[in-house]
Amino acid sequence: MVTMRDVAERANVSIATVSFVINGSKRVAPETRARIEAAIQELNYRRNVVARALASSRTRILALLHPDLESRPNATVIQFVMGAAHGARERGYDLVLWPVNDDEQMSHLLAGGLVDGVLLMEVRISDPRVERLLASGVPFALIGRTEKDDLPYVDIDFAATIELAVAHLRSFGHERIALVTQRTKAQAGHEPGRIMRVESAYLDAIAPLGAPPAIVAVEGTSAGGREAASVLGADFPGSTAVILVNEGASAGLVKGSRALGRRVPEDLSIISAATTRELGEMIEPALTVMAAPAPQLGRLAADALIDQLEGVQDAPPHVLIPCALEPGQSVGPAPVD
Amino acid sequence: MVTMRDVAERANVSIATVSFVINGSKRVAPETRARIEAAIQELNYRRNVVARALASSRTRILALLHPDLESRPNATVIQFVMGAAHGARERGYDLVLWPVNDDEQMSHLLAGGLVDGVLLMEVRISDPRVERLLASGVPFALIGRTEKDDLPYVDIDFAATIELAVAHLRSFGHERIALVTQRTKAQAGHEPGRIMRVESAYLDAIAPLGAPPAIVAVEGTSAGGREAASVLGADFPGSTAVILVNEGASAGLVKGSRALGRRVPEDLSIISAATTRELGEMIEPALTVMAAPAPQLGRLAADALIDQLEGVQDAPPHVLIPCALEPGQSVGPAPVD
DNA sequence: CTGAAAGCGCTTACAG
DNA sequence: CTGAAAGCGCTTACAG
Repeated sequence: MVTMRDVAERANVSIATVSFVINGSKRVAPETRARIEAAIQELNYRRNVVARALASSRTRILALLHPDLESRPNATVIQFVMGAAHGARERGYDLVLWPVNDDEQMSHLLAGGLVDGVLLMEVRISDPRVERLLASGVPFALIGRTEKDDLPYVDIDFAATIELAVAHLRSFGHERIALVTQRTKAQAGHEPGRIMRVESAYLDAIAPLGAPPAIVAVEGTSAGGREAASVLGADFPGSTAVILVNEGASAGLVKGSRALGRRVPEDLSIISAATTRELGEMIEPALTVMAAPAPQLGRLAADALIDQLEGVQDAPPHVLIPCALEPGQSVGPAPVD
Repeated sequence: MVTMRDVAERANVSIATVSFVINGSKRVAPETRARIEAAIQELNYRRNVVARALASSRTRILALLHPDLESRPNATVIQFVMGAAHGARERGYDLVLWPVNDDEQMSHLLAGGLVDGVLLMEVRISDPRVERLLASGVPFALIGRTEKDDLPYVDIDFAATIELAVAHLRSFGHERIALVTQRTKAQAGHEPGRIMRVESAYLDAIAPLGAPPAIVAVEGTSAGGREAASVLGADFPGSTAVILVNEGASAGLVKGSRALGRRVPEDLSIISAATTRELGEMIEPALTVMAAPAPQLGRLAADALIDQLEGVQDAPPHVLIPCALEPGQSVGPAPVD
């Protein structure tokens, strides 16, 4: 292994000077710099990042903290993760994956000094992991939001997304629009913030329509989707359109509706929000989706965290991006009865 | 920050002794050990992993090297990744994501000393990254295989998987079975090994049937799937069943077939291999799939690499697991004409 | 069984 | 503009 000492000897300088040119941290005479750069080239030297981390007490490693994602068929998740990994890489950081659930394990990890900062996914309205993070002093950024708005976050702009979805459906004449979200096993107050935000955005957006709200929460699976279809048929038969914010249930909702004799989109229009175009295309008929800006959000989350680490920014960054409408074949004119 | 020195002082021992009890690396008198453990508790001490890494020249970080996965709607990929992250975590290692394409960047990373070992995804038959890895001396394991069989790898057992698929279709009376794989932009000899292995397994498995082979390669998208449907109809109209090893094309193949008037499964049976049950269920009719053992393979890849790092194993581990058949509604009796 | 000390490969005040 | 030296927080022969 070639070290900084080897480079220094070959260039006839001290290791301090080598460090200065590598980091650009101090002015160095042009000839000296040239000698050092030549030596680095010739020896094919790379600085040891572990030693650098110990000496500078900065590891340039970011952790992505997430619950168990192993079993979930969630197309947007990998886009998030990869977006964050790319964003980090481009700024000279590495991203490590931390599949962590209990917070005992979490405090272990945080105190180890491995990471400079943390990205937190699947944030709950009230999230104990945020408290842990705050207590640990390790900088972090959220993908999603808690109830308090003073922490740095990036998130889907659900209000704008739902508003857009409702506007799109209204332009097709729909007035009775239902919402299908995701049921969670979390206790009250600890649900993903997403669900609460979606519901209140929905209530706001349909208020002008005068029709009563119709909200159904089911599991994020095909079975959940079928359940949603039958609950809609039984409890809200007047609804002519559905906004779905439950990626995993999308196929089941279409299949279930059809099984109950409701054609899509002739009898029931569907918009699937916060998902991917590719997933929508798999379904028959191809769903009109609102594509989650997952790759961008992942990147921006990494950026926000790194800005914070490097003291670039002043206020905690708050980034909101709405989903983009991608018309498919699942939205049609409201049926006249 | 509380250091080992703090613990040593409080327990009235040297830091060496503290190190011994933390690592279990040397026998320590019971009373001394108790004092040290108490001090650790009281101070809530956690060993600094960076310092440990520098001193021991082992970082306990593994890297997952993969091409750009950002855009791909591949349900099995995240299962792989998370499986590997879990496997690593359980053995006290961290997994970092390295989105790397050019190998200039790669040698930079390898020489930095950040990682103890590398997991390589999307392995090509002839893969320059493998040469780089070999040259760098950093231990690694493959997810997939190159042409040479002497490197440690875990992979789907495509031979067994295809054999199983053919047997399943034969039990329904099918004798003319086509194969749909994935087209790649890679130059000859640098394709993913998977494709070559699948094709030769297919040729072996259908040989006893006497029918001529029918192989179609398309892109892993809905459009690709539709293209496969029309090529099959035009070039291989006699085929009554398809084995699909192209997750992204599955929905398109079904839709395209139906659009051409071939019902699934009445006119055409389909098995989708190396995918997930959840993805199969999204499609109408629900596909009969052969589920990729992605979570296990991810875990086993991490295990194989760690075994290697810790000198546990002797021969390079070679792990092959076939996909498991999960019957859906897309396979039926061969039509009689 | 325990400790003093060297060393891992860097960074960073501090002098000059 | 450059260097000598301390220090980051551990591990690990080596003595005793």
